[in-house]
Amino acid sequence: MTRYWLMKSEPDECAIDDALAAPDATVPWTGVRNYQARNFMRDGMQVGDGVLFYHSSCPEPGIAGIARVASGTRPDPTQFDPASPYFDAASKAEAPRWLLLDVQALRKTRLLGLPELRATPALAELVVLQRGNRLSITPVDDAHWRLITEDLLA
DNA sequence: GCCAACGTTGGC
DNA sequence: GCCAACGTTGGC
Repeated sequence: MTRYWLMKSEPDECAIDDALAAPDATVPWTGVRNYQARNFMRDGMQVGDGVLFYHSSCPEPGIAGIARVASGTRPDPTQFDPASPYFDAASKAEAPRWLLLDVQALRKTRLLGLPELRATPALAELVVLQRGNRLSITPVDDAHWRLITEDLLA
């Protein structure tokens, strides 16, 4: 079972600073609308798993902090809210299509930017660096986690 | 704003 | 079940 993950967040919506400022530094990970990412949350992620908090769709994409999975999954309420950008009219309350889980930010780190990630040969297999990758949640190998966190926490 | 890559939808 | 059209992601 994978124990480490990389989760993308748009800093406009929820940056590492926003997560750290939340009660218990914990935020519900709303808005996942991709089945593969949902299935990682539902079938793979467990409380305590390590999370690389990644800023995407922003001027400086990259890893911005360290977090942990803080809950199991539950239905994402935004799928039922017509006012939400994540509203899904096809999802019914009795059979919710989309799930979320809580993520607890542990600390902000220096920004380990995408160019630096790409320039590190030992990280070449990191899923988020693969061509065409768009998944907002991806598993991270033990070795990759160790390399990245030893750098960021040094 | 562009565009490559990929997921989803829907007609057949 | 195929596959073209369309929508979305996300770096640049």
